[in-house]
Amino acid sequence: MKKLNIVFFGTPDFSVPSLDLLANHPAVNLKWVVSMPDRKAGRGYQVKSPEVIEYAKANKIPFFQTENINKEEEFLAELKDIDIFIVLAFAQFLNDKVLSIPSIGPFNIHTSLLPKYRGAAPIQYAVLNGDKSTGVSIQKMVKKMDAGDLVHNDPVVIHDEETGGLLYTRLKFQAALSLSDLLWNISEGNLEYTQQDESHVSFAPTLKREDGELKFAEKTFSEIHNQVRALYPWPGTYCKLNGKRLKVFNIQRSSFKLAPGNVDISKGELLVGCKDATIRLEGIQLEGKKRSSDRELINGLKSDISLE
RNA sequence: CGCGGGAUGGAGCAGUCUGGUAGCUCGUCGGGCUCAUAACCCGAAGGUCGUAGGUUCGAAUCCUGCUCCCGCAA
Repeated sequence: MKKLNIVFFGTPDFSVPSLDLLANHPAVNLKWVVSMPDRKAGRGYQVKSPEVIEYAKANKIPFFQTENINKEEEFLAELKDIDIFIVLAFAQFLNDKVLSIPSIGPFNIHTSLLPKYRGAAPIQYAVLNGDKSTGVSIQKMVKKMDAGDLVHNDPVVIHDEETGGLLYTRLKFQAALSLSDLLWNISEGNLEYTQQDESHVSFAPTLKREDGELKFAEKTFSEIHNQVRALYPWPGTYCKLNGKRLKVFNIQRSSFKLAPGNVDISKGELLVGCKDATIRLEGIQLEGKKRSSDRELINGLKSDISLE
């Protein structure tokens, strides 16, 4: 069997299982790993490599880091006899010239069932909208973002209390499994292309920090609940307590009755009224403090508080 | 040398600016009451105030070094 010459484009931990699969696949000749440059990150600004680069170093795979792959003419000129690009969470656009390099094609692994949720945050949007299922799609990349022909689909169920973080982890592994299936199909010559139905397109734009702001008085319990679990652990949801940021990790429906926007801590629980119910903010973290339960926080608080 | 918060009995905090017998809300233990949506009432135990040194008649509190924890931002 002729081995497929592959270049992998990715960046964070999400890309690693798929990279691991490629690195160990008998039908694959992994030529390069391409990723973003090292970044200063964390407390004290320690320099940190993308997880994918950590993996490449540990496994002695050739790697290349750049801010913009489209401008790296020297490097691109070296990519001869490449059959396939695999792009997963790379965080850069590839232009036509780059996309035309691989002989079989550039393939992108996307974590929703396209054409639904094109864009950067499909996982969070699926949970945010209360969807019962989502999936992994693999598309042959075209210049237009996430609009290429589909070559593979794997549906995945979303559980009722599932957080964005857990779904992220599950899809991280599903992506690798789907990639494995794709590789088999390619090596057996069973690749089928399906056009996306443009009438069913929806978008999942990059999340901003403000998307995590909780507006209790304006939202229903299930809207708040979906927001909290979808954006956990990133970018997180928050409100303001006594003027300080209060991160909210976990909420419950309370049997107490409060008017929308009203707050009460006299029961030892941090309660706030939303549009159609009363919410207990059970798992929280005040700015500069450790994560704790609402009881622990309230034990150290005076009775006069404000929450918005 | 990116910015910032913190280390006080088992937990979460106040007290530090303006040095002078260590306090609050819980939990725990003992007793009482009985249903009041963390149930309520009475009582008790439990702290060398992160660590090393300095200033002082006297330091949780002022000064200096060290260790550890956490948030933001990317």
